[in-house]
Amino acid sequence: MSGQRSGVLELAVLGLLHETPMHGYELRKRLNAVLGAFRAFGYGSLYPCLKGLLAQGLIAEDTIPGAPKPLAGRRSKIVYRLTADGKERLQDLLSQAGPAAWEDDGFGVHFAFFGQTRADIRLRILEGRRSRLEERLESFRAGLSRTRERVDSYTLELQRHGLESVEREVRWLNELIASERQSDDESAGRPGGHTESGPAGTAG
Amino acid sequence: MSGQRSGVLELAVLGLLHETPMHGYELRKRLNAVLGAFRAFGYGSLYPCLKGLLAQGLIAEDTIPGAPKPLAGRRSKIVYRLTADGKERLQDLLSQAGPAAWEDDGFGVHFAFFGQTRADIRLRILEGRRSRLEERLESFRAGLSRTRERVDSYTLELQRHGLESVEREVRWLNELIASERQSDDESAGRPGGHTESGPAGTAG
DNA sequence: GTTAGCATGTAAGGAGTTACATGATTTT
DNA sequence: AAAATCATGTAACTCCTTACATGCTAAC
Repeated sequence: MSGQRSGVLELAVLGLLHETPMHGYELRKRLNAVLGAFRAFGYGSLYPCLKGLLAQGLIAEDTIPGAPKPLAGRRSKIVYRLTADGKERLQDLLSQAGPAAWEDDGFGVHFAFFGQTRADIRLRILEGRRSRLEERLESFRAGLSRTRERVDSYTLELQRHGLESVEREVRWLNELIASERQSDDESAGRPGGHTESGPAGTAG
Repeated sequence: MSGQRSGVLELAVLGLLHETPMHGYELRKRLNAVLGAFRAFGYGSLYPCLKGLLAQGLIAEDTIPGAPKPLAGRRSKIVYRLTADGKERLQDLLSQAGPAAWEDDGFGVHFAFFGQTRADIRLRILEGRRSRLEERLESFRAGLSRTRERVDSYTLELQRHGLESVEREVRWLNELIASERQSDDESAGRPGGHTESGPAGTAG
């Protein structure tokens, strides 16, 4: 009824507010800077979402009453920050290594906040996504093999390009997975197991 | 209220049924074969859509009453086909060279049915999409230039990969546009101007 | 002094999704 | 005779979109 708006937006907002408090307008820009390549959100999506998060007590607002001072940058009105419950919820969302984390919707956001995610979860998400894409490749090639069906050349070209895109993402994931495994090995046996290394090779 | 369900699905269904009549199950498979790289649809989306198209008179159903014969392939029950109104609507949708045709949602489907689309519309859609992507690249790079904001390495890696994906699609579009222009030149002055050449270079 | 960007919202609704329900037919 | 695949649907719901409404502040 009321809560559990577990969409991409909620996670993205919680994740960004965990880095630093912000007001709506700023948030939206950061949002579209981070996820810009995949999806864009308007105010009509953001503000209702903030409202919902407030109602759930996951974020709180600090209204700046006067503050007509153009200090560093320039900010005004309502600054949102994560509450303790919000932090808990964020960690909860980032610990889920399920379909929500590796389907087309969701993978981007989850990946963006891998810095906040446990190393084993990161690996499972990357592998989950790779499996998902490989399934897609298989049913794709299966479809191409029964090409008795006369396909027009544009449809074919679209499929070819789509196929290449997916293959490319698989290669990318392979590199990331290898890099994650290496980090795991290097830090094997150390306390916590909470490796904070980040992706190694930008060797594309 | 009733009509104008102008989503991706409607166009895809009309486009596929224009090629040949089919029943729902078959339609769904073709749908996910053609658009599989971008989006997948379930029966819960397809059947309501078919219902809506029926109500609008854009498609009609031919029920196969008995037909317990396992003829070539194997088919049964309700076969949908395009009506005259449906063909008109399809042509209408395919003639729109607006945002709906080049935004992330929509471009794939429109491209898939370029075979049914006028050459000038094709070009305008390809160029529209390219502009859209180039805008995205610009605001992207603008975002990267103010990288005083400490970004964690995963966010950065995501952006890098996203950027490369977009750049890759732009190069693809460039090739397609060049190829379209060449076809236009070759067929200049001929009647109709309804070039049916398809994309030339698979030189990737 | 007017455009452009900052800043916050709401109301209505669209486009599909999820989960469920059912049964026939083919393969193993 | 069990499992897989073919085949058709519905009810409830969700997440987000579109269009609108408002006012303040900085830059030109």
